[in-house]
Amino acid sequence: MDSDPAPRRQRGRPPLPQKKIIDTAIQIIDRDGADALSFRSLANRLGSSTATLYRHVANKTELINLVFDQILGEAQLDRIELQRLPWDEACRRTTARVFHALSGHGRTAALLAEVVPTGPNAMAAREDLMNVLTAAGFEPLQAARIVATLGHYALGFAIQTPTIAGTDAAKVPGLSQPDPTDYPVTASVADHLPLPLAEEFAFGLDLLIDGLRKQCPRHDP
Amino acid sequence: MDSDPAPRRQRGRPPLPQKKIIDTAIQIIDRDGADALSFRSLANRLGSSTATLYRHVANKTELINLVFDQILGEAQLDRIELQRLPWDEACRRTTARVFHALSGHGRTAALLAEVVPTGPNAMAAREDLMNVLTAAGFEPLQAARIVATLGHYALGFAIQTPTIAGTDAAKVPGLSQPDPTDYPVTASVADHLPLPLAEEFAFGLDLLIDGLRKQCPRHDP
DNA sequence: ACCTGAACACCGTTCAAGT
DNA sequence: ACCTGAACACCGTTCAAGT
Repeated sequence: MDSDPAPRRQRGRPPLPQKKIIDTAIQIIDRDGADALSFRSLANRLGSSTATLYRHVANKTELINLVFDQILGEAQLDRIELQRLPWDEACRRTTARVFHALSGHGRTAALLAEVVPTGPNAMAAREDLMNVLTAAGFEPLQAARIVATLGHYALGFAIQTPTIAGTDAAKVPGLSQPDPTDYPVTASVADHLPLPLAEEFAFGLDLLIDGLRKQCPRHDP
Repeated sequence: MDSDPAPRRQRGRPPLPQKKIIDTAIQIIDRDGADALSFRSLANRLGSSTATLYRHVANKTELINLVFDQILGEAQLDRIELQRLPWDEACRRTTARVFHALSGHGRTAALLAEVVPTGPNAMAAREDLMNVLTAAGFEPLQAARIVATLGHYALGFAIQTPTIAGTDAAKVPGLSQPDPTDYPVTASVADHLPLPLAEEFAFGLDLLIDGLRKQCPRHDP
């Protein structure tokens, strides 16, 4: 009867699509941290081997770029919604979403210093924001500068996100208990140090956006 | 005659002071890049062994912290000169010096994401800047926030400094030759991309400082 | 044609064994 | 008491050998 119960061979693409590789990579990062992501751990979780992975991903740099662009995709604001916002709010929200998306996924950002994002989601995000800015009167080159600076700002802060957000204050004795003789001013606010990175990020971002408003050609002083 | 020409045994400290370890580490970084710094390469260049290094440095994190603080020391402005400057110039120059010192030493910054600087030079720099800010009328906690944000700003950008500064434009084809159909605005300025990171850094820093001026209690609108 | 165990040249870190 | 070769448990990456 059941002479051929075996599933028919999938003759299409190999059963290891890039999307699944990337999703699994992000799972590993979310569960065990960015440092736990290796070709071995990834192959293991996929039930494959490292050598096979190299048939689908050129090397670790490409893997990280793919992961990064996927996370950027999650962070994306809807394009139409974006264009409805005032340009300064569009910049502020986009930058904040990128930072929080990266911070949210363990220390993914730590993997991609030195990478210039060129994945489809990165390209789209840049183009969208530049559209908003040129529509607001900025020159294209100035718009590019603004977008690049905000991107480096978000990524730079995300890279510095500590692994375990809650327990860091206790782990930095030199900063939490500075010698009041040597460092009186620091000591006077030591109870509050280190300040939450997300708070510093927002503080600096508001300063940046505020400064940009004055540079807008249609700025009314 | 020369019955005892051998140099007298140095009975003092072992001939491997921490300063020499740090200096050699920085030499390796400057010559071969931050990725070339390992306990093996360091031991090799010192004519020692990895196990011996561990008797002088607890682990790689501590090594990086020591290297970082040394570089920070090179970047330090003279304290007296600092106090003579207007507070906004003091902030701007200090931040810029930290960024350029880190960028100048290969990709040292890449090694120290997630590190909260607590070395003596880091502590001194924080204290000095906070003094300048409180003297200018800022509340101590606000001063701490400003210093922390500027520190993360400098470090975040330094981390993203590309390895070989000059040759990167050619290496990012996705950005230098974006599809004009998909990304028309990006394409219109593609000749200028990617913008030099140092330029973006200065652009953003000016925005930050400018924004801070409005927050100064003694600000005249 | 596709897959993979095993290898290569590296890491950070530790420890038994040397002097 | 101080030093160190060798080891351990990892990396990214490649390749000969399997089916």
